[in-house]
Amino acid sequence: MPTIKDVATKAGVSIKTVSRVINDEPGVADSTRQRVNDVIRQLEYVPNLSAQRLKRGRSELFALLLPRVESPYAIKLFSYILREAQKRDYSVLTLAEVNSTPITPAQIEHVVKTHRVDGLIVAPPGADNVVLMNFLKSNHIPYVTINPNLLNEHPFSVESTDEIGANEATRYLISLEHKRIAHIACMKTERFSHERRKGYIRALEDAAPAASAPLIVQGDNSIESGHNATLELLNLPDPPTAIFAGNDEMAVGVILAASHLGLSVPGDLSVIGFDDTPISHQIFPHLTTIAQPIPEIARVSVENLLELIDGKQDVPEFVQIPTRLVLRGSCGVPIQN
Amino acid sequence: MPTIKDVATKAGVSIKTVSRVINDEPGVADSTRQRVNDVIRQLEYVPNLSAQRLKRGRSELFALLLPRVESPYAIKLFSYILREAQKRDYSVLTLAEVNSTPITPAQIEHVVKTHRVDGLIVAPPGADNVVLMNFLKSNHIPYVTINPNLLNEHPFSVESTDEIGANEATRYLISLEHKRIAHIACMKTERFSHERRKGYIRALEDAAPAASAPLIVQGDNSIESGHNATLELLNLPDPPTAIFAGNDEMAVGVILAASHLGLSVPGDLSVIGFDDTPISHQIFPHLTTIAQPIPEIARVSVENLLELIDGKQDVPEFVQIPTRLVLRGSCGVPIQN
DNA sequence: CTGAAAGCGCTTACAG
DNA sequence: CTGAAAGCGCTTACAG
Repeated sequence: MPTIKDVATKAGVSIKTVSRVINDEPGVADSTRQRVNDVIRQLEYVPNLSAQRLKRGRSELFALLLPRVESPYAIKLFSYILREAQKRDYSVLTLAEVNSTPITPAQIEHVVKTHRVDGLIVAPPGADNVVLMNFLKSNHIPYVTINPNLLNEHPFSVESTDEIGANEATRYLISLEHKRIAHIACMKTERFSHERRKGYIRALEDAAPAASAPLIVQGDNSIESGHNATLELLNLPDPPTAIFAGNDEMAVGVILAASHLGLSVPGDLSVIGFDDTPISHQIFPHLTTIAQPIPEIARVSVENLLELIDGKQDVPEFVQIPTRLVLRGSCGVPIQN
Repeated sequence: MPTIKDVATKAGVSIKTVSRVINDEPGVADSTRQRVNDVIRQLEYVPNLSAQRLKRGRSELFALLLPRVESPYAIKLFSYILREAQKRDYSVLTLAEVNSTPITPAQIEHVVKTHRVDGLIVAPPGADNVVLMNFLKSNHIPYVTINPNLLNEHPFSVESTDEIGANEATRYLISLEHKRIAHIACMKTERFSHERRKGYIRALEDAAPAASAPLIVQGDNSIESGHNATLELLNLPDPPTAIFAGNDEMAVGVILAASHLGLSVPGDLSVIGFDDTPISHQIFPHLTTIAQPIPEIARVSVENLLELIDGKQDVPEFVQIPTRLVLRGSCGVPIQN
């Protein structure tokens, strides 16, 4: 493997000049820069990361705390964060729960110290762990949280627009001329549940009297709870013609319940989910849903963290990123109006 | 952050002695070793990885090539490999397809050179890419493959016992006194499909005449194909009372089809899957299935790769790791016998 | 615009 | 059993 010395010798310059070229520093004549770059290409020279890191006194490594990696949301977030980090020559140390063995703050503290991570990106449930957050704050370790449940607790966070997304989902059902639209709510422990519920209620209130009053059943995010909530809803004297499920799993439960009752989706019942997880295009009909802006969340989180690590002062404290309505096959015009 | 020098000074020894203690090298008096360890604990000293790597001329980094990270199999494999690597102070550079954008051999070549990975762990489809494999071989880069489709092409591979697992699944159905047992086969492009089919056929043949002849429908691994294959099977003049699906997704399709036909699982039809993916306990009834030994596959792959990197000569070339029958709620005694 | 020197924190031979 | 010296491949001040 060629080193910076080999490049310097062959280009007839000092290693410092090569270093300037590598790091895009100013103060190198264009002709010199070009010559050095040619040699770099010719020798297929790549700087030794370990040497750079040692000298810079930085690990160029950040930790990523994820919930159960089995969750599709976590996985997608993970892959995009990985990709964004790689673009910027950063490594990612992923700490994720496997088989619901939770990671303790003490473990994280140990990893942070051992690997000298420059910072952290923290997704729930880590972002809601007060002990952990206090450790990070008191040690002045830069970190960015993603969709935290605890608000105003974190200096820097990146969020998706759950309220607006839910509002858009509901307005879409209204635009199809559904009047009676139910909502199956996610677990109350998650802040996004409230946001989604609020967006749903706001849409109905704005559309009144074209849409009837809110009709909400509490779910627990699982397929089964979506299934049971649907049976309950469809047994009402005046059943809904459309259901906005708080997440895709419960929306799948809606489809399964409809199928058990001999109802067709979207013929007899329209369903819309939230999250755009893989299950949304594994089920039949494919699920119309609200997509989380995961690629953008990943990009902004990484960018902001690296700026914090660089000591920049103008890092935005609170970023909201818009969700997106994804039209598939689970919504239609109501049969009875 | 304390350095090796601080420890040496405080313990009254040379830095070389501290280095010996850190690396568990022989030739240090027990009393010295103890004293140094005490100081290490006291100062909370942790060796600087970048310095170690620079000096050792190793990145202590291996690359992991995964298929679509959206697949639950890939995710689980990923988390366990991560964990095993961490135990051994190795970092993992994960290269995974996102949204089915395939990784090209050229990209991998670039990453291998840029990051100077010490080796690779390659899961399909990378393991079946001849161009990539040739690049690794001709550059003498150590690598281990997991469940490759191409056999005898790889110096070192780790596999699960698909044939034996399928055989166990089928024998379990036979033990419940099912006579007519069908199989929905996975895509023919995957070698494991043939292994699972073989295991199924062997079980029926060994049990004859208690079990009838093989009855196989080709699927394509999707829920939908499992669904369609089931409709086909249950329309036969002498329909099966049990179905062994080649994977969990198709087994879910079996359950959905049964539900559409008004049949209960396992009352009217028993179903067994393969892989033990998350979907197997999201569906009702929960799926009896064959679990892939992912934790062990991860451990052995990492162990073998690190031994190859260390230049050890006795690394096993071909490791098979047993699958496990997981009993849940989708199998029962046949209603008509 | 360019470079010589020093040193980041370790480990690798080598000597005793 | 222990240590002094050299150096891995870079970057950080500093000088010109």
